Amino acid sequence: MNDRALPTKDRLILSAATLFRTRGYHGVGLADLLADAKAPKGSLYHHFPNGKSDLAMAAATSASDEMLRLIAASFDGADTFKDGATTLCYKLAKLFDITGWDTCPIAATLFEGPDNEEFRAHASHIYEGWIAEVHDHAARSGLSDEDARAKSEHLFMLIQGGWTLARARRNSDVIRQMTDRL
Amino acid sequence: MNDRALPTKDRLILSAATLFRTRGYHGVGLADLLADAKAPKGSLYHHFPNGKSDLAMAAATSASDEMLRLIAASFDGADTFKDGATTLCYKLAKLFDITGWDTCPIAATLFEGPDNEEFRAHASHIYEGWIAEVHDHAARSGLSDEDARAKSEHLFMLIQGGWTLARARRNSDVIRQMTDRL
Amino acid sequence: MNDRALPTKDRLILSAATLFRTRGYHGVGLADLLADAKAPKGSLYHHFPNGKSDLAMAAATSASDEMLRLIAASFDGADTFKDGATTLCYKLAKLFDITGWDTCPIAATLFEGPDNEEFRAHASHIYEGWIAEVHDHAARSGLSDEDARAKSEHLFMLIQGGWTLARARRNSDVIRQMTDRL
Amino acid sequence: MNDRALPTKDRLILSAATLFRTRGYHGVGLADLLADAKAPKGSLYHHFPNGKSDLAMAAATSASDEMLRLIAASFDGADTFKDGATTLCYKLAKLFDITGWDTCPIAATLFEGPDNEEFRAHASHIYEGWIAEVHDHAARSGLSDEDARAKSEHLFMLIQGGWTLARARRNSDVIRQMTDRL
DNA sequence: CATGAATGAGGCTTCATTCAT
DNA sequence: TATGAATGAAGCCTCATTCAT
Repeated sequence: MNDRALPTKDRLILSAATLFRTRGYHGVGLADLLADAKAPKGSLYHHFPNGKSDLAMAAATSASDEMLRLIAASFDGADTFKDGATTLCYKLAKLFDITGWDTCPIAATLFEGPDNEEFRAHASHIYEGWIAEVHDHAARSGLSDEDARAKSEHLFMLIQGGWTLARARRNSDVIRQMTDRL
Repeated sequence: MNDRALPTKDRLILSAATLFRTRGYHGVGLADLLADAKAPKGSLYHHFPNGKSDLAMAAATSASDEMLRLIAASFDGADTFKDGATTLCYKLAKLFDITGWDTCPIAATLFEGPDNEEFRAHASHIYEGWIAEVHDHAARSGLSDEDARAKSEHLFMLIQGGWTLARARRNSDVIRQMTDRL
Repeated sequence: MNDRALPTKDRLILSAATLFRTRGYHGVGLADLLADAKAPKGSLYHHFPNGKSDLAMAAATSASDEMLRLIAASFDGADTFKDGATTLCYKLAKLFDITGWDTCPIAATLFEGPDNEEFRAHASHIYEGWIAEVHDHAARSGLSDEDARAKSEHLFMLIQGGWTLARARRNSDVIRQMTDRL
Repeated sequence: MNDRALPTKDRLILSAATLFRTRGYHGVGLADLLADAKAPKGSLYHHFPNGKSDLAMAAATSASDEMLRLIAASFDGADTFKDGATTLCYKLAKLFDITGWDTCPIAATLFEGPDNEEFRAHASHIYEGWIAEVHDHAARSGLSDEDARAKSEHLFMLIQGGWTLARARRNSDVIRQMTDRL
């Protein structure tokens, strides 16, 4: 599934990001992971001493980076906050349709598994990073700090809810339409 | 954990609803479940022939019923849609604080496990039921059908996103504040 | 699968004879048995107080009766021992082809399961019954007692071996040809 | 039961060959198997990825090898086919008496369990191997190819039937006497 | 730096049986 | 006489991890 040209460690992270997003932390076994990454059996603990949980942390970071790039790409050329938000939602809907990115990859990866404070803190850090990124774009487009904060949180919640509803419906329309309500 | 006076089947459903919500479908083993429900080992497959998945379906229905009661109780005495929505969010936030109801119980129960079409369809049915219930209250309070539909979906998504963000933050404030943005 | 007109007890025996022959004593669960016999769940222990093993004994007896009828029908109109034996083998081969009667029903039913002396004794009793039946026909056709005894045992062993080889080959020819070697 | 000096994998195969022969595929649980082989719980699936069925295949092969050695040893020093066959039967009868080798190990191991085409094919391959081995010895002793084929199949069937009858009777005499009838 | 053999705890499910009615 | 709810032992298998190399 993964490009064999990438180093083993990167292949593992990529496979983990994909599989955890799709089936959840507990739904993915190390055997699946190693097979998908075409990684030798023993190499996981070489690159990730704490095993599955280390890999999940790295996969979440990787997925978050992709989301941050998506946010930046959406807002960079936008005139207004709403335009940027709309572009972002369209991009997310497209991902939903094409790759079956049908849940928040962070929630699927970190909000399962052992009731881990480390996981929760990492998820929190990532989510605040998304909100902050949107907030910055909102502020740059002229919104007051308070308004920017409210709007960025609002967008975050809509996206999370949109993912859930689109998944249940097997239909991404709700993601495209949701900025009407901003 | 459960009242031993209830019949075994109900104890199983109650325990399942609680545990699945907290740790996710795959995060809960049958041993945990049976111990929590104080149910004998062999009784699970007597009451739920298809085992864990049958129980998950029943637990999701049970959790949904509680949510529907919560919605009804919130909107019944409310003058406006916004009042009802605000009351609902306060009740949810309280649940979050008290019982650690830290995710959507439906998502935690049904959006894991084998990529089960039966699960997805049940989740969809339940979610549309919530939205329909809110929609009816909105319509009754005077909103146009179109407006009622938009607002009920909007509220649904905010609640889903609010649960996620509150969980990450270990703080339910965002749930209480989110009707400011309706 | 079974005629619902028969009494429950007979339906159970018939289903057991069929299923045990096909899949072996341990390969058949009581659930399969009750489903195939369309018998109510609790009725097995009513008719067979010792449960599965009682049923297996009855099923073996039933299968043996059918075999005895087959032997009688084959030898009754035969002029010589060899003619009778040949007819019997052709009948058995036909059963093999049609019903998939691919093993000795007695061995499949009684030579599995708990290392039960009662089972072994019943199997022995049944096998000696088959041999005695053939022996009587052989004696009636003029063979000396000693010769009749040798030939009937010989035929018994060939049939057992023929069943096994035919099953492995998925081909009943070896059963039809084996009286050439008597 | 097994020599602890052997590697784990070999101990598993040896235990499996013994237990399956005695109690049949379904009659042996993995717990029995692991205890008898003094093997750690997790090691079975390391050596036999498909679990019990892989182990059964290996055990059948191992049992077959022993049978082939027995055939070779019996016919190698024999002057005539009948002498070789008689020696083989005496050896088998002795095994029956000493080790309780009371059934065809191949049938007990492979003709149970899920109606597995892979099992049936392996059993067929093994049986044809036995017949071919006897056939070669028969041909070498001067028999025509056709006669050698008939006699080797005949011996195979007698042995199968002899095992069954000796088991029912708890007496191996019939195995010793059966070459009188070749 | 990298590997894959080895491990034992725990996974879900099916089993034959008992019991109250 | 006849039923089906209830049970706990045992079934096979997958798990994440450790270890020797």
